[in-house]
Amino acid sequence: MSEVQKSVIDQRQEKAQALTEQGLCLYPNHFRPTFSVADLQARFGSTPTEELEAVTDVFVLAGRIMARRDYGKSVFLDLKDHSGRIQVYGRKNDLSAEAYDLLKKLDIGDVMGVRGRVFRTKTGELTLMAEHVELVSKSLLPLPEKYHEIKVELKYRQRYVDLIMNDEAREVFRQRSRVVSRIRGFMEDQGFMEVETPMMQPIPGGATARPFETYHNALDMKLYLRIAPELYLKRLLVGGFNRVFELNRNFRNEGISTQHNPEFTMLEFYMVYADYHDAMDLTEGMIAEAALAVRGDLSFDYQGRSVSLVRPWRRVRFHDSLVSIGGAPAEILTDREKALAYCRSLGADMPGHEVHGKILAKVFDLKVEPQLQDPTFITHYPADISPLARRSDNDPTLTDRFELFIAGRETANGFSELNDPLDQRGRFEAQVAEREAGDEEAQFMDEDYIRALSYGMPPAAGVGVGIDRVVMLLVDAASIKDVILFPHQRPER
RNA sequence: GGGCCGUUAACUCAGUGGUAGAGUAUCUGCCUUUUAAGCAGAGAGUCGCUGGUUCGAGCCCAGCACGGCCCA
Repeated sequence: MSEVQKSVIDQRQEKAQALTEQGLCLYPNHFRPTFSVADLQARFGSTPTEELEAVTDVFVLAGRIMARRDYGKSVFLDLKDHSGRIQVYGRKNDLSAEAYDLLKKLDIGDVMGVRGRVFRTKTGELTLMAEHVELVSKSLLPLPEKYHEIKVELKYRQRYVDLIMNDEAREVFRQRSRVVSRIRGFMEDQGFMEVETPMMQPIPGGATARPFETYHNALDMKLYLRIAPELYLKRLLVGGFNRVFELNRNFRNEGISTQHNPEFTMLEFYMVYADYHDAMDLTEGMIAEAALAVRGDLSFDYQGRSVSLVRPWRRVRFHDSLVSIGGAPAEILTDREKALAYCRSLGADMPGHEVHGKILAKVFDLKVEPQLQDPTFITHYPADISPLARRSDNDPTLTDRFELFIAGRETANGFSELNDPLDQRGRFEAQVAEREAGDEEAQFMDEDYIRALSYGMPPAAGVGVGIDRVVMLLVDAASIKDVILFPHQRPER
C-alpha cells in the first residue's frame, strides 16, 4: 500500500477484479430469496424478544447493502429489498471461513443473499443472524452519501440512484401506478373499452400544439408523433363503439417547465348519447375516486394550500369567470379591440390579428386560472378557439365545452363533440387560415376525419385528462419531473 | 426566448485576489449486540469549458455548456 491510493471507483473495480481472480462469480443467477423484509417484519415485528429466541426457523433474504457497521470479528449490515430495510448481523463464529471472508469484503451497494434466523438486539431491533451469506450482484460504483438529498439533476438523470436512496421517490411512483390503475378500473366499470390508436400520424390533430416530426423510410413519408388521439377515437364512435378510452402518451414540441414534459400521459374517453354535463360528472367521479385510492380523503394540502375535491365541483361560464373571478371589465367580452388593449395592458404580447377568443383565453390564463384552487369547471368557451366542440344551441359563438382547473392548473378539457361534418370543415378551414397567418399551433385540415363524420357520428361527449397533473396533485409534487420516472434532460457533456 | 441563481473530491457542501477545505464514502490498524457505532491514521481535485484582466484567479470580466427557479 505504499503507492498512491486510487479513487473510490478504481478501488472498487480492483476489488471486484481480485474477487473474480479468486474464482468468485460476481453476477450469479441462482440465489432465490424465499421471504421479503416486509414478510419478516409482519411476522416478527411485534414479537417479544424472549419469544423470538424460541423461533428456530431459518429465512432466506436478498437485498442491497445500504450501510455497514464493522467490528473486529462481526459486522452489522442494513439490507434493503423492494419491501423495506432490515438489519443483518454476521459473526465469525456462526459462519464458514469462506462466508465470513466474503462478508468482510462486501461493499455498500452490493446485492447480497443471506440465510439466518431472527433475533432482537440489545437495542430491540429485529435482526437477521446470518448463518450463510452470498454475493448476488457486485456494485462497482459507490452510492451517494446518506445524510443529504441528492441534487435535483442527479435525481432526474440517474433515477435508479434516486430510487435506491429515497423511499419517498419509490412511493411516488407506486402511487402513480395506483392512480393509473384505479382510473383504468373506473373507466372499465363505467363500460368503456380501452383502445390503442396511432401514435405516429400523417396529420397531427385533436389539439392545439406543435408536433414532433419523424420520417418513415419505406413509405417515404413524413409522420408526426401524435399531439392527441382525439380524432382517431371519434372515428371509433362512427364505427359503432359506444364508449372507448385511451390512456397513453402524447407528444408536444414545446418548452420544458415544471408543468410541461415533451411527452406526457393523457386519458381520453368518448361516449355516445351523452353531452358535456355527463362528461363533467364522470370526470369528477373519476378523479375523486383516484384521490380516495391514494390519499384516502378528498381534502388535503397541495404545496401548502388546501384543496377540496368534495363533490359537486363548481361550474362557471368562461365569460362570467373573466369578470367575476378575474375582475376584467365586461366590455372586453363583446369588443375585440377593447379585449386586445386590456390583454396588452396586463403585459402580454398579443399579436393584433388574433381572434377574439384567443385574446380572452390569454386574459383568462393571467387573471382567472391562478385563482382556481378548488376544482372548477369553466364552461362555454368561444367557438373560435374550440374547433372540435359542438356549438351551444342558444349561442353559436360559444361551445358546449369545459376545462377543469385544480390548484391553478388546467387538468382536463372536454366537450359535447361536434358531429356536423359541414361545420367541422368550416372550423378546420379557419384553423388552416390561422396556420397560414403564422400560427404553428393551429390545426390541419383532416379530410379523412370529415369523411368519417360524413357517415354520421352519434351525438357524443369526450374528455382529455392530464394524468401527470392529477398525479402531481395527489402526491403533492411541485414539478411534473417528480412524477415522471425519466423526465427529458439535455445530454450530459 | 428573457431574468435570476448554481456548477469545487465518488456524494453533500464551505471557501470574496496570495500554498485546495469539511462531513460522508474509501483505504490501513483496533474492536463479537451496533445503528449517522467508536478510536487512531492515510489517500483522494482538469475548482463545468474557453478566453480575458492581474505579478498572481476557485474567487473579478466575457462567451459557451448543463441544471434549477421565475417570467413569456
